[in-house]
Amino acid sequence: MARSGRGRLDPRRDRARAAHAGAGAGGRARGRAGRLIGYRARLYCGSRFLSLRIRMRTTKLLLATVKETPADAEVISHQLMLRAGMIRKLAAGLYTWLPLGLRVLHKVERIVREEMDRAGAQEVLMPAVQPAELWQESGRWEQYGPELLRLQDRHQRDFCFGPTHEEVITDLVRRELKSYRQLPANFYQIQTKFRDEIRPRFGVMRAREFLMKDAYSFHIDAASLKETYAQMYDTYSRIFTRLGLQFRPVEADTGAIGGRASHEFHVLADSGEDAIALCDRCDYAANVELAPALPPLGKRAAPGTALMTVDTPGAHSIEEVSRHLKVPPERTVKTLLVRGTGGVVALVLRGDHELNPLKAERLPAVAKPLVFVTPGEVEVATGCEPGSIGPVGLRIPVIADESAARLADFVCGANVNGRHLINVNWGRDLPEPIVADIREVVDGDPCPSRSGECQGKLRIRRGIEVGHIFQLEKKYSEAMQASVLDENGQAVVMTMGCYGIGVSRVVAAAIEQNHDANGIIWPDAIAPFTVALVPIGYQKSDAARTATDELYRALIAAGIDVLLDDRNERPGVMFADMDLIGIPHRIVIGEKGLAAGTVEYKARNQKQVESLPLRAVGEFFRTRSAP
RNA sequence: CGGGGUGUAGCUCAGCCUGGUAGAGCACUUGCUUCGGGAGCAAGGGGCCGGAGGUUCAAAUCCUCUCACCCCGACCA
Repeated sequence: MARSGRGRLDPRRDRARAAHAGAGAGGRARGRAGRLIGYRARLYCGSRFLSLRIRMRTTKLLLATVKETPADAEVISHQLMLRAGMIRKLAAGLYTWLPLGLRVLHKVERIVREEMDRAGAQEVLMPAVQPAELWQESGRWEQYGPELLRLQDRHQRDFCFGPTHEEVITDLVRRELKSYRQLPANFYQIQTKFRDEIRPRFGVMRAREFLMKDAYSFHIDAASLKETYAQMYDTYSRIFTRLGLQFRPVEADTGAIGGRASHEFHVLADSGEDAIALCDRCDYAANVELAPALPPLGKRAAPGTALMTVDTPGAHSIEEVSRHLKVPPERTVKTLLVRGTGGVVALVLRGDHELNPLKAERLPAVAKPLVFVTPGEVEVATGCEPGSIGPVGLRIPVIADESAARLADFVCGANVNGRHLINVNWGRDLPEPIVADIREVVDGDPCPSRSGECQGKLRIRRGIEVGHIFQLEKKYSEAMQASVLDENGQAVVMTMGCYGIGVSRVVAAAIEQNHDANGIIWPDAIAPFTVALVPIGYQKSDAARTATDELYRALIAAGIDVLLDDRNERPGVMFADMDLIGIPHRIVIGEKGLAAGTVEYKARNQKQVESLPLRAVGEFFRTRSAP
């Protein structure tokens, strides 16, 4: 659950309002259908189910389901999107959205639009192809690297296919906005982006072409930016709550986009590509890239036995050395050599810890970006090969992580091939190192919020990044000279924020979080259809067909997105398909039940089946609380 | 970019090692039976074996080149 107050996010408030506003919505559906489902059903305009007024018969729909799992799909969402007939691959990282998938995409878009509009943002649509000049102006033409798809037109002029739109919006705004009175302003678009990923994978989760909502806000000062940033934080929480996803906002690095404060919104899923650190007691949450590791408590133990050199033939990795010497990894130390601002630098970590490259890059002595030195350079700096390096006797700067600096009587490489040192002690056998936090936090580390006052422990979980908000400040507006006049008639460079949501990725993330052995289980809000009508013997039984058709019309009139399976298929086939494509509510109409005036209801996320009087179906959907 | 792998029917794959003119299951078409959880039987349609070149009497199969796709790799120290 998001940090924001639950009351304001409660979708039921909207529902009540919509019910009032929707009077007369189903006016045309009077008569038999109206009677069948009850007149009051017309008042229900489907806000809870977010109707796009979709109705469909399976015989008219490209229901491209397949039984076998495609060979090259690794993650479950990719497999199910292919099997359910939502997408098809055209080329690496490029996908066609089939009718069923597109409906889901549109429902996500609609929720995003509603919430962005509600927050006062204005929708625009910028070109996907952008001139190189703008990117040269911001300096990103050189910085961006091969992820930027560059093109030339017939006049050999340079363009790129936009991976993001800071330059274009900043250019627009500097031309159109003249006065502080026009600020703050927030513009967004929902548009196709292209990033030439090294390795596209996981279907639309990490595709090259993808659909993104991106928004850019402009301000007269930092205080105004903070206000809009906080508003976007709440808006994103509302959006992901309405989408029916389990998510967490986490503190994040700003990466290539630049700027200062930043939060990512992660959908929690084991298949997520990012590791996030969550406190088990307070609301602290951060990308592990960013989470600080607190220094260990207590003081370093006094040195024990004297330093000794031991043979460790063939033992290179921490695991091998630890097994060979029968010393736990947390009593060993690993030494990593990286490029520094003035020659090679040694980074020392406890054997059981991993380097956090972002933290290392932030040290003044370390070159940015972080680069590991070649084996040849290792030889020059230490006289040995990788696998036997240690901090003792090095004539280069030694930077130790807080935990490594706290060790006494530890094990490290001897800078001689096939040998390690035991009982090593800082200050006795080698100088005290420069100490810094350069490691990745691990499960069980103390929570760093308010310097550990909360006494909680960090848990490492996987997440799928579906949203990211940044306070860009003046990175682009300064480079591109986007300014307005303030109240004194002075030109002031605008302060900016930017806010992204991976719309197509949200679809995949929702499946990662909501599926079972039979297929997808859509949250109501983004299901391609809300209700599946499955008649038994639609082609043969007049009674079944008549009742089904009436119910179909009645549900449509009530504003519910309904899919009627009118295929001449065996029931098992229809059940399997409706389960696979994840329709959240299923009504089966059969002669047996009809004789008693009932139909059968099953929720996709429940096991049990219930019998409903045919006449009560409308009432049922109106009053049932969302699963 | 480096390493590995795979391209044969719409899909999943066998055949390739050991050359002799292409197969299975699913899907599709037709008929009969079946009909509440991916039916059975029967009869059919569909592939110039990713592309180009070579070896050979003969190439899906052997050789060379090429294209596409997939997996692993930028944290051994």
